[in-house]
Amino acid sequence: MIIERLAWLVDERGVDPRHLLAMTFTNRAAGEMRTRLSERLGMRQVGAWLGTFHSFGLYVLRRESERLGRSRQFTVVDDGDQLSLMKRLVKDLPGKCAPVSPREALRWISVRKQDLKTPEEETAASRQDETCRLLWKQYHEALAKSNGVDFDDLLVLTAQLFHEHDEVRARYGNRFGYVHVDEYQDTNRAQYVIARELVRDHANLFVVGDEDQSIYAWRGATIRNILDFEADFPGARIYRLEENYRSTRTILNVANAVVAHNSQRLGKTLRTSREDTRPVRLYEAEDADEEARFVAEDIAAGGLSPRDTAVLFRTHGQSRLIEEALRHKGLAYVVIGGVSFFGRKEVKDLLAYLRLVVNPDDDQAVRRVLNVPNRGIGEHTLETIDAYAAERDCRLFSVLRDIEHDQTLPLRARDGAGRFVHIVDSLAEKAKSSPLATLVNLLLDDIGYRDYVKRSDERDFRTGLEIVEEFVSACVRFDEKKRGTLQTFLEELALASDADQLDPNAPAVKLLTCHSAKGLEFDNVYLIGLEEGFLPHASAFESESELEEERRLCYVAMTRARNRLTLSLARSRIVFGSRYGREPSRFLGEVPAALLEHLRPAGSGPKRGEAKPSAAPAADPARLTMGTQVRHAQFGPGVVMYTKGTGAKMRARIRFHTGRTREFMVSVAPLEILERKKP
DNA sequence: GAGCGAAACGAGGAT
DNA sequence: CGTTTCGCTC
Repeated sequence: MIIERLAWLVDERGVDPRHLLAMTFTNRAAGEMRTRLSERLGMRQVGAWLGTFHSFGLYVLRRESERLGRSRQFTVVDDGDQLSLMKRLVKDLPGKCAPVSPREALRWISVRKQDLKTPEEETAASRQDETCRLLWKQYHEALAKSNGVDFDDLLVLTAQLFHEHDEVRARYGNRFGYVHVDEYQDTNRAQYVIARELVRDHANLFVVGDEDQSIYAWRGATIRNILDFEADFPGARIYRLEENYRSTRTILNVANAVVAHNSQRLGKTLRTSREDTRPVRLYEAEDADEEARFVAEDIAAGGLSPRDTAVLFRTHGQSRLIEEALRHKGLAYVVIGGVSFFGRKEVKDLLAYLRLVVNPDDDQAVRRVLNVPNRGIGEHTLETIDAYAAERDCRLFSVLRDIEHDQTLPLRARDGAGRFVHIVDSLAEKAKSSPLATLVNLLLDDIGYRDYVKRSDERDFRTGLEIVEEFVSACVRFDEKKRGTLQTFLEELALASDADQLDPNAPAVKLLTCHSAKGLEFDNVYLIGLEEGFLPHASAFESESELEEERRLCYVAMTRARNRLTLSLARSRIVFGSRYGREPSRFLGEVPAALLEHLRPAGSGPKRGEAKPSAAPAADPARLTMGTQVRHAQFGPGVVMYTKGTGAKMRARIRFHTGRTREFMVSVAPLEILERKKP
């Protein structure tokens, strides 16, 4: 839709493409937009600014960095560094503070930042909130000192900049006379403010969104932006698009039936002219292995092209069994997201070195690789260095620089620090003239990283080495294609999203979460794990609004299918090492039975009677208390150490006679209460 | 300070 | 079940 509008503006209205701005959710979507626009306009599209909100923020912040009191060399911290920074802050918290987990604190802060709150104005409702508020200030301070920004800052600082410097806002507003936003239902307040400030002088704002596809409220997105659009921008014209060109009628009917159960919606019913009499299929598997086997066999037997097939799931963990089953069938597949390349230690280490080259103030990077590979600088020495830095109010790297003559430190630590500083310095010197790949190879040799990887992971060092080599080839590709700077390279990686990796034409089955499937479409879609606990996810059970978001997620997943949609669920699966029974998703009950074709496991009849652990009756939670003797179908006899929670959600930790302990969900675990002591 | 094995703890989604 | 942290020994 935005493409049509952009092309129309250039073609019919003669607008200079340099005045066009379109902000998308992922780089992949922006890239697709670029391709389609050049199909329409050829070279005339050059100059239009197409990208994500985050990359737009970065673009503005780089150009205006002096106004932010940050040097141009600031780096975007990754979530791992964010977490380790927060861990340190939590550990150093004064004793009187209420305990919070680093993850909780980061999330608490992120939600508020995206809402453009500040720690000063935040009113603390509880002692935990008070702690989080303190952590927020400290976190903010630490980031500023190490010349770093986090993801949220890319939006928040941009919004603040526009808000506080009217001439800056006017300059960008003037440059971009036509502003477009895709996936408007998933924008947060910071993104809303950026768009609003940009169009304040000309009101040329064009947004596309679907309230039923709002699936990122948990990340700070607010549906308010779409519901209040007319009030926010008086005189706005609304175009309702209820014709769907993607999915067949049966698929739409099923998806519509589910989302119609939401109360918080304006309501619409999608129409299509794509008739198809084939119903949506539902496969009810005995267990998760069988579900995976069904998917793989169905893909193999169905004659459906793997390249047009996607398997969607609620959580990354569900992909493993599917991968196994596909491999077993000899089917090619690609997994989008999950524990990816960038999550690997090797990649993080190398990136930390490269970030230091750009920004030596990056303390998180120093902490990560100062002793990688081992240089004799352990915890104790690091603490000393840390103390120096705090005392002189400077960064770790500058302490390392003049630590050589400090007699209070062990010789090997001084020596190691000296080598570390030298490596980074000489890399920085080389970075001025050498291509990225040369630089990285130099780094690998300087620190003996390949040997280090071999040593630290002897069992299958090849995987670690493979990651290193893959990283090097990524650098070579970057050199060949972009010829950009090291800083550009780091930025691209920082802003890359899982969905960007997807090559829709790869001759392989695509495995991805419902969330990362947003904005994509496939001929054949398998939506697996339609069970209570997955879809809706267990963490949404308590909240009506979260349940509705789960329902929208289900709707999004189903409507990714063009021609064929297959649903599946498992009646039991292994979680945390023990087998649990599973219930079909409540969303399935919301679909009229006539729309679904039930598939039964082939030859499941006789096997049904087979005893399986999940068939054991669950123990009555009320009778389980501390000291109760129980028997677990898998682990044998044991005694209840303690219980927590009540009713269906009660959990009990049990110490088995082997001495091991383990926690179970009482309502589903195959536990038997031993009334009498055994003779 | 490093290296090893044992225990503890933890999985929701992601730009 | 898989990964991180702990705690002990050298």
